[in-house]
Amino acid sequence: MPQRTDKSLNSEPTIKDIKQIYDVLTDEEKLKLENNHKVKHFKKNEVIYEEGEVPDSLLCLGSGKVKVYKVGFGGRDQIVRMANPTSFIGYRAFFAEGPHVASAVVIEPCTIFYIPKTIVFELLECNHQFSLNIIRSLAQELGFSRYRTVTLTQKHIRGRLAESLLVLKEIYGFEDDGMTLNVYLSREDLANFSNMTTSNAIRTLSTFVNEKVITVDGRIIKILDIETLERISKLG
Amino acid sequence: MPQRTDKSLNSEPTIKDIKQIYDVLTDEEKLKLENNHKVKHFKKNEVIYEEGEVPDSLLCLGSGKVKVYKVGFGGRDQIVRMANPTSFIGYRAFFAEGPHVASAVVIEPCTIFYIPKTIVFELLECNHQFSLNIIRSLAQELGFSRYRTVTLTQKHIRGRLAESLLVLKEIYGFEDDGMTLNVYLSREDLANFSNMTTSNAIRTLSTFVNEKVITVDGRIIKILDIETLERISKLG
DNA sequence: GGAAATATGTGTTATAAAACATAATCAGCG
DNA sequence: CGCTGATTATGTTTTATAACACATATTTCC
Repeated sequence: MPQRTDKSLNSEPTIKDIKQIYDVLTDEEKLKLENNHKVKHFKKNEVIYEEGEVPDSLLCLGSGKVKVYKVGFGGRDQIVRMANPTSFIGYRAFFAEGPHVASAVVIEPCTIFYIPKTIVFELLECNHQFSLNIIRSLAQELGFSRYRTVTLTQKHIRGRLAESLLVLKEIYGFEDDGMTLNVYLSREDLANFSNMTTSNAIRTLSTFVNEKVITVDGRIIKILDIETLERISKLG
Repeated sequence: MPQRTDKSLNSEPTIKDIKQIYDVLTDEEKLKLENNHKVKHFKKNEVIYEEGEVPDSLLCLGSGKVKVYKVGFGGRDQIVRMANPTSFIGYRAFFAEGPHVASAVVIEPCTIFYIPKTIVFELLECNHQFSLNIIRSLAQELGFSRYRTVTLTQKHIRGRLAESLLVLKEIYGFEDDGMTLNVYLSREDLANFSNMTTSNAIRTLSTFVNEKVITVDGRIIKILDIETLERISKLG
């Protein structure tokens, strides 16, 4: 496997890198935040939180990659979100003030900032811009979730997998070569993200390779022909 | 068809009935809201907004029933939300500050309050509790949306339809008899809410009738055996 | 370094649900 | 009032995809 170049890993992130919160704070609020948060590191496959747990902190992903999934009925999991730095993690449950309804597991080593509930609500109370950022975040994610509900229920396997690859490209982007997806998922994760069995993810990936739309080398996926991939995604 | 008793229709609602906003305002803010909103009435099947439109007001459903749906790929629509009084309508796009990604159509005659964007943002800025209500609303709806993504993709037809009936019961409740669903949908809407073809909605509804779980008289659905319905919903 | 576990790959079969076809019933309306 | 279009209903065929089975890599870790 080649070197996984990820700028966010080159230097250790700090709470100041969480722009959507740090940048809107006053100097006084910044100080409060800096003095009142914890930093935790997670290794690959570690569990960040599990379905049912009640969050008492707001989590921000400083670096690394995280999958958020719900355990399904037929044993198959559904990945409902792939998180990238710098974004909030598990914040839906935090702000709904209820338990997590999904679990979060590390895909690539993570640095996560924990901001205690009391601090978050103090900041929300005095900083109106922070509230607006949270509102916008949730509204956008709800839009995405509804979009996915429709595509995952209505598109055919090829369309679903093509769309997932494009979504991953949107979230994590390409390597420096401009074609290698900057995320390395197992076939099973890819299947769970696309609402299909692992077998069908493998099979469909192979047909995409035969059609010269992508290349696959282990978990390294290169998108050769993004227009065709978009067409496959659109047509179903 | 029997009388559709709906308390919210008995007396004309006012902006004061939108508790999640009115009740958290100061007297001064209340006055501002009362002087700066419009009231519109919609008849059955009227379009409230369509996919692509950019909202310039926050809409609150004072009375009536609304379906929110996305146009799918194979021509089939997916109903992503059934709205009841008193809740916000189309507020996801409003707060994401982008276009609507779904359309809203009247199921039962509606009274809708329009609060202009400037007023909403003025209230958000000075009233922290209002922000929190919006945040909580969006967070809860995102939770529901993700839950539905999993159930609509993984449950079998029977499970999906059973769940939809239970969800409708949660949203609109029963008539006074404690068993008649207080919402009257076409088989097509029921199908579009449950991610299945109209034929299959009709067929499955019939099997539920045969199994004495429900009765059906036109669009009037009575739930006879809610425990069995819940079991069907859970098992797939 | 080798055994065990895990992940990937491929062919075959079974099946849930869509697609199609065709009535029957109901609602609106000139 | 009877025509027209929408809605509801039901049987048959087709198909996409899950389920199963099994082979082969690849990683893990003792």
